[in-house]
Amino acid sequence: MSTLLQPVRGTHDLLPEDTRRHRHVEDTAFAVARRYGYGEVVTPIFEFTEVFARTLGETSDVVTKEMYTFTMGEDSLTLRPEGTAGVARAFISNGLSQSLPLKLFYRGPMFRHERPQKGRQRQFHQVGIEFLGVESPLADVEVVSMGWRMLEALGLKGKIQLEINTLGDLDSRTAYRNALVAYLEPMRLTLSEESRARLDKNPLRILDSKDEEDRRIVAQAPVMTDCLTPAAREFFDQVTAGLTALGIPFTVNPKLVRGLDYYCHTAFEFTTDALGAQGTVLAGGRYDGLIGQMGGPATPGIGWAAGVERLSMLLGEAPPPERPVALVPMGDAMAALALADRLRAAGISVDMGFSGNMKKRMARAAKAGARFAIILGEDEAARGAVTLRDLDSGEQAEVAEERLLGLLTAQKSE
RNA sequence: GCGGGUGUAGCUCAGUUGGUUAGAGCGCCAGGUUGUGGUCCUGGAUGUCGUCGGUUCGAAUCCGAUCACUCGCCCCA
Repeated sequence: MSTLLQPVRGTHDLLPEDTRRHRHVEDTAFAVARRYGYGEVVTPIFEFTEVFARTLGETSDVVTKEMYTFTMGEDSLTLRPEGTAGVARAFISNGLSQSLPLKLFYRGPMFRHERPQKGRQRQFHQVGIEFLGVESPLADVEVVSMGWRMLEALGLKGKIQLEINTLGDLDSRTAYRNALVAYLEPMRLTLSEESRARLDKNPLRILDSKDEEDRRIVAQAPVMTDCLTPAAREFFDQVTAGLTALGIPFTVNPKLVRGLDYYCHTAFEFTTDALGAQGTVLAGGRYDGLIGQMGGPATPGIGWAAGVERLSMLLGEAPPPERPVALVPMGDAMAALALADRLRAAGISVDMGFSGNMKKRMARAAKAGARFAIILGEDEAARGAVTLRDLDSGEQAEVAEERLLGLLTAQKSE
């Protein structure tokens, strides 16, 4: 196939069969979010590069090698690699600190220049939420439990585990970072190459290294929970107690860290083992420092994002679309189109072919999944009637045209 | 960015030690039935064998490059 006719690497077309699952995931997520009082926000899919570079962390992988950045005139712009930075920017731009607390839901495409794999694309879609302005750990409980309820609503409860950890407050993090470096430094040469680099730049990330030797070393390392300030410990205890009170199963994973710099306190991940190397399906955490750091009023926040493609892959089948009624005109096709027009105006989904003999049209009706076929023949037309055929049972009967709409409407509401 | 695997019809795949017009199933189209679908029967169409180059009398088959997909690493949704 010519290069021109191929989609760009890591991008995919979503055909109707795909969008059915895709929309089901998005719509379910939003329906659940609405029950928690969220409104939808739509921010641009590109921002000034600074918006991402400053907030995600200059050393994060996303910023250093995964951004789609381009220049227009003087401006450096970047296709959004994730949603939180843009929402935070919109919060500041629109002066929304007047409306706190604020609950925002978003959905849409994200872009990361990574090597594609199963469950990883260069353009992918996320649904996500941000809850701004509440410092209480109860906000964390609500946000995490909402993620769980959403996965439950998608029927994925049995395929997913929740892991949770705390990154503590600033003091806890500094203390822990020092303790960790002090422990690892003497073993620097036994660490993997990547981890040696991380030791200087972002030692916390060594914790979730997949290198076997690293894992052995890390197994004995000090854990975050040892270094928590009393306040940070109390915060985390309330979060876990809250989840327990709501009956949400989770495991505390002290090795869980997040790749982006803006997280503090609660970090969590919903994972599955059904997607190969890409186990994370929904993840997030608290980011109290983010908005202040971007130049806005100091505002606490917590949120999560979920990968729509990954969730779609876990989904068995999306709910089937509404079954249409098929119109099969034998003679006057325009009269049939007019009838279709009246039925559609009444809210009935009508499929009508424009060519072919009766056999072809009936086959088309069956393929469209139609429940009924309305056959418009000359004989019936003369009597002001149509033939209504039940395509499931094969039974058919002549029906006066004025009774048709009533019958179909009654059927539909069954 | 690094390493492994794979590219043949719309889809899933066969194709022998290199040998004429490259196959199957499903799907699609047509007919059996010009007013009756889902079953059945009959017939039909469809390929730059991913692309470019090389070896050879001859390449889907061997070699090289390239592109894409895929699995893993890194990292993440």
